[in-house]
Amino acid sequence: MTQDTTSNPTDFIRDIIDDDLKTNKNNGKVATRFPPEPNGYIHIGHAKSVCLNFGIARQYQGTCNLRLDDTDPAGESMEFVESIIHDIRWLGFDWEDRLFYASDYFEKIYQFAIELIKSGNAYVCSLSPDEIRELRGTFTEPGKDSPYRNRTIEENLDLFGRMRAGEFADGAHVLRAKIDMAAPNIVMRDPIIYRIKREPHYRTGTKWVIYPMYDFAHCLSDALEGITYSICTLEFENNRPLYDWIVERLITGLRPRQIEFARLNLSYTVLSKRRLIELVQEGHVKGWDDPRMPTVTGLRRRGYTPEAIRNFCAQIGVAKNDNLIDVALLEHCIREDLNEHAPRAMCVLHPLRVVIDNYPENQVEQFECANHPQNPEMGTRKIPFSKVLYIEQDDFMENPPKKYHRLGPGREVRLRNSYVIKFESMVKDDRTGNVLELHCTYDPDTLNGPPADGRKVQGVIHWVSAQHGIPAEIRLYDRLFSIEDPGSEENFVKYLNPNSLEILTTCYVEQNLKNAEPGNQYQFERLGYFCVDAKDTAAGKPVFNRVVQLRDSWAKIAKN
RNA sequence: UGGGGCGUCGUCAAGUGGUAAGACACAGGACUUUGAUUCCUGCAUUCGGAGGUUCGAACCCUCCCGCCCCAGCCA
Repeated sequence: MTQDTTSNPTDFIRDIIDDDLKTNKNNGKVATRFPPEPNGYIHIGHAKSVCLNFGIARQYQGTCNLRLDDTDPAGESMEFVESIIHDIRWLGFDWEDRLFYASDYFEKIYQFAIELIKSGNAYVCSLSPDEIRELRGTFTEPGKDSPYRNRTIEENLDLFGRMRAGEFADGAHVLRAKIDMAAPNIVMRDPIIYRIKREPHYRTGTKWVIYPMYDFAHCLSDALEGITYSICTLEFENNRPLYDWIVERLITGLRPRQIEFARLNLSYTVLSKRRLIELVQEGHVKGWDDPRMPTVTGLRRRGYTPEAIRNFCAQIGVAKNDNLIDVALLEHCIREDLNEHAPRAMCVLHPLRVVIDNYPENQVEQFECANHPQNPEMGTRKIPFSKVLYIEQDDFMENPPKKYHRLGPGREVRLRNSYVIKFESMVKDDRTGNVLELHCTYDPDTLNGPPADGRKVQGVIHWVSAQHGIPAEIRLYDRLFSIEDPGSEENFVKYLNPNSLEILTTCYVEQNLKNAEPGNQYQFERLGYFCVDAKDTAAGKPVFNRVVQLRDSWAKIAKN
């Protein structure tokens, strides 16, 4: 169904905001942020969060900042920052001048740490990583205090300053919040808030050798930016008490509130950064923008539109239930968009030569065809017809089953936008028995209507004039995995769909598509939606990616 | 089982004490020069289970069951 764009979505987060607005909690202010770490490309799960955060800002006339959460230099890079910026813009969102980096707050965050030490709420711990883990306890046993827990403020200040100055080796000391080693929530057992890490940062270079941990940096970054709603995914629910603990101690006035929602899971693909990286690095796909990837860049290259992705995000809703969204919904959303906007064209994937015996040898007719069957405003184009054509191999059967409406011995069929033709004979390969060529005759009176004698012609098939068609490479994509929830399998690579990509090199598209614009989508009638590949298309030599197939009720009938 | 969270149609998801929205999927049918689109129709006497409160419960209470998250100097 088409979304009513005048009505805003509703969900538990918006309910909270509505309540806050009623009580004027933040003086009517609504400020969100989207905080990706620049260590990978964003995917459709991020898109859900982008739509949520930017969508809320738009709906309530508030703001949404883009903040790169770059507190761990390992793996972070400008390449990822740029891709993230590009992808979010492409999705249709704007942060104006509010592009921020957690790394820009390093000095301020450091000062906050000093403040925490001074108030007796943090200490430098000199245990080894193993020892810290040891003393942390388990789910059922409380932890034990670090022997360094009661260092004096002066000593802590001195040590922390020297940590920053680079006097110690990586891992020699950490700064910890002094909370409660017996807390039932493990997050609260004196969490580490600063570590020494001699790793050059893509933005701050070697200026810092200590970096704040997520729990410390994130809430303070939110506060620094005046965020009112810090929306994140469910796995951070355990961290919320720490978020509040820090903010309560260091921030006066407006304090941001963390709200968690369930992250997106999509069937037949994986959405965790770790797994996506593995797919790329181990060469299971051809890169982050492989059209089979659920990344925004992959979806874009596949031919998905921002509208379809936004609509998908609106349809799935926002809640706290773990979910596994049927990829059929995503496919529905792109079909819905492309059905309305993509111009139609004809293309033969698996060509079968057809000679129209009663058509003059050198004649060529140009048929004026609608670019869209329901929308005349999309105009028309000319398609050449001649004696020799290509049709789809599937559209001819020597021994057709019942209900098959296409071509076969003794049968007639309508050529889309053209004449009705009748089967006359076929030429077979002597050795293999394969049908090499069909001979048909056409009925010249059927161009603009059904046969005058009332004959019923049920089938309509697509075609391309052999001498006019443009050879094209067409890539047929299918789901990347063969099981619904590969993300739940430890050895998920085992379930890759071996047929997720089929490359066809003997296809013919109508000549109008010879110089089709990279990135543009078309509906190849009766086949599906296709997108001109933006990377591998060369002048006059188009490469198409299949976005999604058309719904195919024949396929269902044929199965039975 | 120490803490946190979640259980409403195959998949999502509304519903917040007044008698189960919607979407996708699926199944029929109409129309059709795309077996597409569009259009009709059907699709939870029941809300994880069992008790209880109430005139009335998916919504309140009790107990039970199941699933997810947390023991990175990742985010």
